[in-house]
Amino acid sequence: MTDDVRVRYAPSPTGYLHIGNARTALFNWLFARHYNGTFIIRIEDTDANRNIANGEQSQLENLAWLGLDWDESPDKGGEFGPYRQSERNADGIYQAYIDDLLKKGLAYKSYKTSEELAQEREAQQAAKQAPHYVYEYEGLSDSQREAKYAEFEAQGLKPVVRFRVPEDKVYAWDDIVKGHIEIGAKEVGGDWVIQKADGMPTYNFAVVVDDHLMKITHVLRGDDHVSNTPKQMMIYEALGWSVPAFGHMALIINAATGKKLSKRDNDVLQFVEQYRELGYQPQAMDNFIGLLGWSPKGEDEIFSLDQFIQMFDEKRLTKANAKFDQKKLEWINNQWMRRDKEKVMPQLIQELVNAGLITAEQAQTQKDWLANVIEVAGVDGISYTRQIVDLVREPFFELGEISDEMLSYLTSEDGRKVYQAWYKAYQALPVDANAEQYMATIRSIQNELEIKGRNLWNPIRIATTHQIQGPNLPEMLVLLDKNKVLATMDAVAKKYLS
RNA sequence: GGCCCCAUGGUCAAGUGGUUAAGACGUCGCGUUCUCAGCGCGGAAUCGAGGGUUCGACUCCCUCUGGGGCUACCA
Repeated sequence: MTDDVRVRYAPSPTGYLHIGNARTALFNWLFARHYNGTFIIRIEDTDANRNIANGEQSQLENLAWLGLDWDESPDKGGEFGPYRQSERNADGIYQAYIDDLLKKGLAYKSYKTSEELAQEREAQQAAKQAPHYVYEYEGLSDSQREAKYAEFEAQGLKPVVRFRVPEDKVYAWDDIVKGHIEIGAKEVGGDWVIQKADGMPTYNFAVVVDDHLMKITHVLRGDDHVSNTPKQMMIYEALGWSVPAFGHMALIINAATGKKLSKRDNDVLQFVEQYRELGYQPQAMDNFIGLLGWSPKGEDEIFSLDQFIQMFDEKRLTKANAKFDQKKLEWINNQWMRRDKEKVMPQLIQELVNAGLITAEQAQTQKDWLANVIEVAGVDGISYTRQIVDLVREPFFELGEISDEMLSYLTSEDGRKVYQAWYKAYQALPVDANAEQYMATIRSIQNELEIKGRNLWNPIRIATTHQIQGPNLPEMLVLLDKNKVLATMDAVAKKYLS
């Protein structure tokens, strides 16, 4: 496995980068990088109806965001291009092989309409048979079949090309993750379409032609492709090509439904882009995804891409499906944000701009103060950057309402005494007092009035911040503007204590 | 229905015949503390079930059960 490893990630641009696809991409990339191989991106856009406008660009962009790079692709080119199947089709690449199969009698043109096919299928189901394509030229000679073609063409029918499945064969391979698998040819459901009526090759055909032409050595893909493998092996065989190694990775499961994570599941955020917008770090996404269906040797959980490359071992891929655990992702992201705090701080500040708490200019001029606010507000407890907004909003940018519960602390006998003492002491403190000084002041009030605990702290906390709970009060006081705090306290007194 | 795959705590999982069955997330409890966050400590699984094989099975075999995938002129 040391020389000339060539693997590919082959998305179809029918949507944005999905977690499941990202994982396929990541593992292929790790495989390539670990073995000093080549990582190729090929766009499988043979279904014109399903392609979306900037699907391809978005996929590549998000892949790059995740820190993956590639050696051959539509945008970078390469020795085996083009790397878009639509272009390869336009170049006649698939047609040549289809003609070859047609000529050898290994494939044939079929003119059945979708109505006929549906009827066929229904009848089989009614008879409790497995849906199975019925070959329509049974017993006919080549020339008789050609005559039929002409007849259908005259009716204006468009053919598809079907591969003549050798039903007596059994296809077997040693799967990189699952071990030995064999599937009988008769299980694929009969002769299947390799070229659609619009002239495009189907996935199972194009993939073989491209993987062969691009000299792909290892195909790592989702479990959902297991049943495609015999179809593809038939094509390799018919064309006289050798088969690459296959590895079918377990699927990522939606924890709520228990089913394969699908683009249509709206209860889970599952596009890389969505996490990116919330402020998840790419390293965290890689870290989390890299641990879904794969495990390292030791006990650590936090890894960089470089470490993953180093440790990668395809033998440690899990066979069982894995549920998508959002909580763990959040924890991993928290770990990465704390680890890369310097790098994340600008993103955190930007969140405040986006939320309208500060202007872009303030983000620059008050950078240091903002960093302190973010730190004191408890950035170490958040899961993604967007969450910082609600943490800092009060009391640093807005003041909340004073609830009845708060009021009871404030207006109690002790509360009033504490307020008086605190107000006086606070006023006397220097503008640039530090946290220790605030702490010492509060302690001395405690000694003086013999009031402690919540009855001591809550009146002060509430009068200065309108909050009953929050970060360490002395540290907050350091960051709050003294005049504003005095004004806040005055207003509180006027409204509730007079 | 058919074919294929899978099965260790709520979740991710280590473990490849003899282990006190790792670790992490989450959760619960305790501590630190005015509170929140953080941090520290601690609790909770006998390995889906039943049969074998073996001196001995979570580890091997069989059956069952459960879960998943596929079954398109989608990829």
